[in-house]
Amino acid sequence: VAKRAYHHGDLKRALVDATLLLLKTEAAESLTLREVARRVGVDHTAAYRHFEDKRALFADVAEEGFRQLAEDMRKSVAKLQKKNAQVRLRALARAYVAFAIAHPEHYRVMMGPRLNVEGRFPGLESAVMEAYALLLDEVKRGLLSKTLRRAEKPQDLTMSVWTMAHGFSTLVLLGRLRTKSPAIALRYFDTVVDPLIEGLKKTS
Amino acid sequence: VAKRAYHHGDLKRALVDATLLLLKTEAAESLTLREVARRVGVDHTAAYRHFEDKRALFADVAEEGFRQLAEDMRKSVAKLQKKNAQVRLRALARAYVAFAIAHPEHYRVMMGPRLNVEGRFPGLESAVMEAYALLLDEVKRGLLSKTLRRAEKPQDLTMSVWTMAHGFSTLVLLGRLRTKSPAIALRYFDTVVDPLIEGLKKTS
DNA sequence: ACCTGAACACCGTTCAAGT
DNA sequence: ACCTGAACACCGTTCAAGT
Repeated sequence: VAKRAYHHGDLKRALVDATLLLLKTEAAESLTLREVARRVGVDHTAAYRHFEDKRALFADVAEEGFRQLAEDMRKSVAKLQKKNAQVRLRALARAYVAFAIAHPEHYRVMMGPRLNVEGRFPGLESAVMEAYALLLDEVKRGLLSKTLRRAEKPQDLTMSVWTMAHGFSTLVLLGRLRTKSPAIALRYFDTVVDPLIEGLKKTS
Repeated sequence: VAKRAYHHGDLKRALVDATLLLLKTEAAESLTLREVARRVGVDHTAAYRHFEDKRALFADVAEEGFRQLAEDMRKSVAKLQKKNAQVRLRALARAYVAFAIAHPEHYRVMMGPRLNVEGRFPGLESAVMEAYALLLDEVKRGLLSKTLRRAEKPQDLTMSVWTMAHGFSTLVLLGRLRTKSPAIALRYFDTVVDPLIEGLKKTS
């Protein structure tokens, strides 16, 4: 029943789903195209009917990750409408880190090297921008309401926050943190971003 | 002549050097043990006499990278003895980013996943700590001289700076920056760290 | 249109054998 | 002690062939 579906145009979807499932228990680096196909119950060469190569499959998986990430970030500030920009930016960054910690191998695929070259995967790029834009909009609002320090471009402050969230996430995934567990690391993130949040305030 | 040396105990060194050389032109992910051995002119299985596995070779390469990084960082503040902690921390962070941009594939190996598990490579750990300690010492000095804002632990502020430098480096390597070249990205780093440096200042 | 099978050119790792 | 050769169990990718 399910098998026949793959013959009706769902194989692409099935391959992406199988990859997402495998990433819950397997390291991104050791995940093979052949194993994904095996899991779906199809010859591994069938994947080439739907993806140009292994990287194209991973790009789709990464894109899905950024869409989920953006969704998580959106939810994190939904109840903070009345709060100021610093509070909201902190919440967005925390949601970012929380996603990376909750889905470490998926995050690794999202940050996989050379997924971004030559603008090969525009869908992925737009998904990245969707998440990035949430930070950017918040910065813009903060600049307009004069709660954030002046900046030449809103992108500058946005990059500071994004860099911090991304940097912290990867350090946790690399095990380069003396916390007892990734869950505890998330709480520690509040301490680590604190000086940045402070520095985003209007000075004068 | 050179070949005979490998039979006299230098093969380990030769394999590390060949890897470093290859990383100047080749992507870290596609670098194979067999290719390194080929370059040295030795059967690839000979490497197992000196390294438990491929990861152990990469760990040595990564260790060497962190030692170089620490050296670069040290040099960057050597002429800034009289400057305050913010200036010196900014210089250290900039040296960090400069290293990553100058040696992108080497940096990728240094940040390779699972090099750190179970404290398998203590030499690598100590090299990482050597670089980390440069930031930590600077923070400690800044706290003593009351030029930095109070913190529960000096490690907290250190992590903020390290996270920013590491995060920015990886974003550049991933191509997730709209700069025209990596070299330009280094200049942009000053803008991105700025709010953090500001937030490190003593508030009251 | 979509999938299979065989084949190609690779990998990392192991192990008996050579010097 | 140190290195080689053959072998094992895999990869990603291609292409002719099947339905």
